[in-house]
Amino acid sequence: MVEAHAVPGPARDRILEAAERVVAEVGAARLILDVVAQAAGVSKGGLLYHFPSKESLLGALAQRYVQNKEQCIEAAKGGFSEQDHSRDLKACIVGILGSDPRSKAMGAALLATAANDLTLLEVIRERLVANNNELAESSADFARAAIVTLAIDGLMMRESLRISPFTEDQRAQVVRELMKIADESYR
Amino acid sequence: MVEAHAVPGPARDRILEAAERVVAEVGAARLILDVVAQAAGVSKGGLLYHFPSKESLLGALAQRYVQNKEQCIEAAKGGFSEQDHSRDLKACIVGILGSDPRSKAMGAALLATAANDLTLLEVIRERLVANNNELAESSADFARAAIVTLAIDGLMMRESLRISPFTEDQRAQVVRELMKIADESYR
DNA sequence: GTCTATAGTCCGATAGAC
DNA sequence: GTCTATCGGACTATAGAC
Repeated sequence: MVEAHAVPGPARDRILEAAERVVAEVGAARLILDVVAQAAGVSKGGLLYHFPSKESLLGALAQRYVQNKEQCIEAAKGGFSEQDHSRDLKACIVGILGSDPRSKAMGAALLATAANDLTLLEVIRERLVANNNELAESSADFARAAIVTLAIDGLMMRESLRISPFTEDQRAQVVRELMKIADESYR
Repeated sequence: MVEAHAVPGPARDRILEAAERVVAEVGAARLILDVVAQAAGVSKGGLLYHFPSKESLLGALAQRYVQNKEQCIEAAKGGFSEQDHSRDLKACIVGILGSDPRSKAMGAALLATAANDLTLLEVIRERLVANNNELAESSADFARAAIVTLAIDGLMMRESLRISPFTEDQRAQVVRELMKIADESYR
């Protein structure tokens, strides 16, 4: 069970944090507002003051997840030379595929949420379009670069859903090969 | 609105068909049993005789979708020579990425369903493992072949969710390049 | 502005008649 | 195998305390 934590801090953050714990435990479909409120140490009404509906709470969680991923990508850029033309693409590989298990558990829940939330999808779509435009003008071989991003998405999805068939060794091979294709697409 | 259709046939099939229409219209999250029952021309109780819970109804829809996809892949094999070592991989590209818009609308709903249904995920996982074993022993370059399957998944997901950033032309480039990588991985 | 308590409403699920 | 009636849980709304 998810226990109430007498943590301090703004109620909004406590609620978000509690919701994350609940979602990680039972999934987005079985998330119950009463449970979240209790875990966050607020009343249900208090929760609904900050998030006027269940959907808006899940939406906020999803936003948080996306922001976190973007930070991971930014951080990963530091690992590559500024001269490396395929640096951004490689940072995506490392940043997205290197995330912790906790984050992946959340991924499944948010996939389920996103699939029914047009607003959220639009945010993600805009991000993808921007990313794609960059690729289209910077890469020498657009199609290869695009395939790298698609494969990243595919692998992330499989791992979020825990249906990836790869052995540890196979996964390492795949990541190595992705790096290679990333390089190929910039010369 | 989804209208009641006085179609004949077993109630179970009528319900499934009605549920598909409803899901295509409002999404899995907003599917209401009463609405499905009315559209299928049965009472809610009648519906719940065939599918004892909402989850089981959505699960049945998902199964149907997966079977349909497998048939598409089988059918696509006919388009390639039996001598072509990468025939199966290419059939996946054509079979999965060539599906009609109706089927894609369903994809989003079922992604949302699958993310919360461990039983269903297990079925899909077994399928992926079998597929992966085939790839591992047949392909000359396992990693490349795996990346093709990952990219297919990634593109299918994006298109199901309607967040794909590609222009028509870019998409065609990507598919062509996938075919090329499929060939590369078998020599 | 932030939160509690309570009341309202919707909808999935069950029980039992036919 | 299907229907009607009803229950009960969970989301939402509102009035008002601090």
